Amino acid sequence: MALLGFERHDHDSCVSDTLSAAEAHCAEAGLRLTPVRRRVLEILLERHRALGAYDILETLAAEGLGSQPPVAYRALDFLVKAGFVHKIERLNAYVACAHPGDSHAPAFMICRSCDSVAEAQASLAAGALGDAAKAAGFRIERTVVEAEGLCPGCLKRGDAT
Amino acid sequence: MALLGFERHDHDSCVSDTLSAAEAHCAEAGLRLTPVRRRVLEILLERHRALGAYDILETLAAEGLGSQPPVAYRALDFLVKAGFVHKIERLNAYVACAHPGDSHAPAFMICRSCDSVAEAQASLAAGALGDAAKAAGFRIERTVVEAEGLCPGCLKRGDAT
DNA sequence: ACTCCAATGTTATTGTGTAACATGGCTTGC
DNA sequence: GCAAGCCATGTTACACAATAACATTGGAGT
Repeated sequence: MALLGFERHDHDSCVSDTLSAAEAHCAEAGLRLTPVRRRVLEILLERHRALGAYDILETLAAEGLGSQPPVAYRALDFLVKAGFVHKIERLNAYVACAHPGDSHAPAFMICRSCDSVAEAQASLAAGALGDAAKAAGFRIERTVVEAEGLCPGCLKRGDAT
Repeated sequence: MALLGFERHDHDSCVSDTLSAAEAHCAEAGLRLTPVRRRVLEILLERHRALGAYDILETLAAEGLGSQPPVAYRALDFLVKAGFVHKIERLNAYVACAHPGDSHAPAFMICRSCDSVAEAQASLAAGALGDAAKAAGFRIERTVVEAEGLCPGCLKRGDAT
């Protein structure tokens, strides 16, 4: 039983549901969810946390699905472009999208103590930064919003207060 | 919402003023703005753009101020902690703070065509993400807010539209 | 059967960042 | 003065992150 956001949930079904949804979406959009790509997404869903490309590669290698960095990076590129996975810039790590299908301006809360990551929606461009961009004549195409701090669990335990 | 990044300004005085202010602040706070640290800040101010640690190191090395990565990284760590420099996570690069002294929740606009970076203020924690964090019981300590897109100059020239 | 193209396999390299330990120099208390 | 301790720096070596470039495979369409 792992954490979504910072709460418990039915993890088995969350994994299989998301995989099914991804398959359906790919079929519809003419994208190819190949074995490696599918397995990378599954790994991220199973572990349910931000993983480095080399962590993922380790698992792939153990399963005979590829042992060199480009294998992992190419699968991740595909999944990120398709919107199934997000990159956490602050951690140089990747995490399965928690709101697949939703329109996307993801924001993340990253616990500096246990490294758990929760995804929220933040339509940044609509707020103060959007105004600043408009004033400056800057055209926003993508946003990175990541908050670092302490998750409820670590706060409660008094970790790294 | 002051912007430095995409507009002309008196660069010489911006460099020397900021350096003086940094010196004053360090003296007051009991921090040591050593030659390497001071020079790194000066390099960032002079070039007035986001620089990788190894770019900075190259300049330092040419001046006999240190040739190994830890020299640059330690100086950058100091400057970031002191608030004189920000790291742009999306670029793995560092940029001198454009609003030294102000209370700090910096936000950045990054041009994907010319790599220029403008700094704005965005009190993120006060907005939608702050609400989400409060609801989740997450304590925000630091925020990374970076918008990627096209700056006015590149838009006007039609670069990479 | 052939061609094309997308995906994968593989080698090698570049870029980013840190661990760990040695040295030097200042300051603070004695 | 001088010893102790601390902070900054010097240096080696390495770990982690990402990509370039090229070879190979395998299916889709003709």
